[in-house]
Amino acid sequence: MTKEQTEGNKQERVASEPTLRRLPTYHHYLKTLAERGRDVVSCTHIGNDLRLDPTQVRKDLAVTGIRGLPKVGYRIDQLLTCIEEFLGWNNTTEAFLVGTGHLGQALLGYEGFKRYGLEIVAAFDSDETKIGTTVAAHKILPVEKLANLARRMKIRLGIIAVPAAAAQQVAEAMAEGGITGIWNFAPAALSLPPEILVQNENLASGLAVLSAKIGRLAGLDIPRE
Amino acid sequence: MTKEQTEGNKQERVASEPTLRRLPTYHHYLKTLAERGRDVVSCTHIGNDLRLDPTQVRKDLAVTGIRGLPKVGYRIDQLLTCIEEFLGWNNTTEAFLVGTGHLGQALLGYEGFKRYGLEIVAAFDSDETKIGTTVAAHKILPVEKLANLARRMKIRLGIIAVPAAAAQQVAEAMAEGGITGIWNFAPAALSLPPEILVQNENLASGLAVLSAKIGRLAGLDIPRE
DNA sequence: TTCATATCGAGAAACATTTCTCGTTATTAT
DNA sequence: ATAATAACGAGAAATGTTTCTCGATATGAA
Repeated sequence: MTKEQTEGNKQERVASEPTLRRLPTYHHYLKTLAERGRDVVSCTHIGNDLRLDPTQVRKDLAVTGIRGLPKVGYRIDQLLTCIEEFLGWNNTTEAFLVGTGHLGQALLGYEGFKRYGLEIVAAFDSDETKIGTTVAAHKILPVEKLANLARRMKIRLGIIAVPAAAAQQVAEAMAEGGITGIWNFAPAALSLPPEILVQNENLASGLAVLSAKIGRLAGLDIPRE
Repeated sequence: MTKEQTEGNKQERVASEPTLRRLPTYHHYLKTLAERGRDVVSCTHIGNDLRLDPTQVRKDLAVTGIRGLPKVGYRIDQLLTCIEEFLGWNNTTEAFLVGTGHLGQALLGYEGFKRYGLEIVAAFDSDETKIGTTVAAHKILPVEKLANLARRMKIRLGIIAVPAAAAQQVAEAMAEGGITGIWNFAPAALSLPPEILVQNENLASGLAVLSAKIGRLAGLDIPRE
């Protein structure tokens, strides 16, 4: 349908992935500034606090369509709104979560998601002893019902928090249910039709970066020979 | 000497952050191949399964010092060892964890860390009702004891899994205890001396990337103001 | 043995991201 | 009112990452 749409004065640009990853950091930082009663902030200031280059901050924020004032900076409330709109946090996306182990429960219990426009509306598990119990006000349903329910409820987003071995099967059930985006916390490569978007969230990735940096910097305990 | 580097036969190169983030993915993938009895694998094959460019896979793996065989590929066991050595996963790093909420418990219960060379040796909390209780075989200690204990046990790595508001205070205690690397799961910008390495793990970052991609691709439910 | 081919390794080219530079503009002080 | 200045915006330059190209080499088939 119509893709090109002049949305008034707001220039919606495409953001690179590094920029997208930084936007939530700015958002949280700006929230704390707002709570302290601050009204405006400059890129220089943000850059100082977040240890980022001021120009980079400026370019990052520019993708949201915000306009700043020379010598002053940006209005914090405006900036927050722009980031939220740009990331789609102002309108809620409903999601299904599968896997109610430690991580799944942590995700279910994370109230913060609502502020990020994400609402987990149902939780699933394959463990019979868990089905029917309640975690963080969510009744656990059998994973067999996922595909059907997703279709009926027009759910677009699925969250996978099961062990790696079970991930592929769950992903396929999600695909069958018409889910178009998957947030995958299992350390497994999902093989799915290309039209389904997969965002892998691998704890080990962050750990690898940290290990390498520590190892390089401090000589952690690199074995000789 | 024409070259100033003579570090033995294994060429330890520097890896870019994107490469570092992909290495654990390769590692897990190779593990599953090994379990299925496979012996060798080529970059082309890996690239197909992981939806990555074969050349990129080759360059990524090259940083670990592995050498492949034309027409054959790499020996999987060798490759696994190289990745593990490169990331320092073959020797254990001891870490302290602070915050035993949902996320903290998920991290404490995650057995996989041991395979990644990470061992959480103590868990801390500020909640008096939690102190003294046991989570995943870890006795919860009062956070006041962290700095002292870290110094006595020569702990270098700290994991922060507390609410954003408490993160700065915890980070400072870690710095006081001589910890040199912090894995921060709180959505907060820590202000610390520059010699302390901080790896921020922000759930919202992954969500932001996913939201943007879904929004752009499928027109999730873009508001018309 | 010799040929065809899949794959590696390394350097070049293309592309993406970050950092720099400079002209413009709103505020504050004189 | 005017000058000095802090900060924005946009384009250029520098840097980093990915993709392409090509020569070399091990394996399997003729």
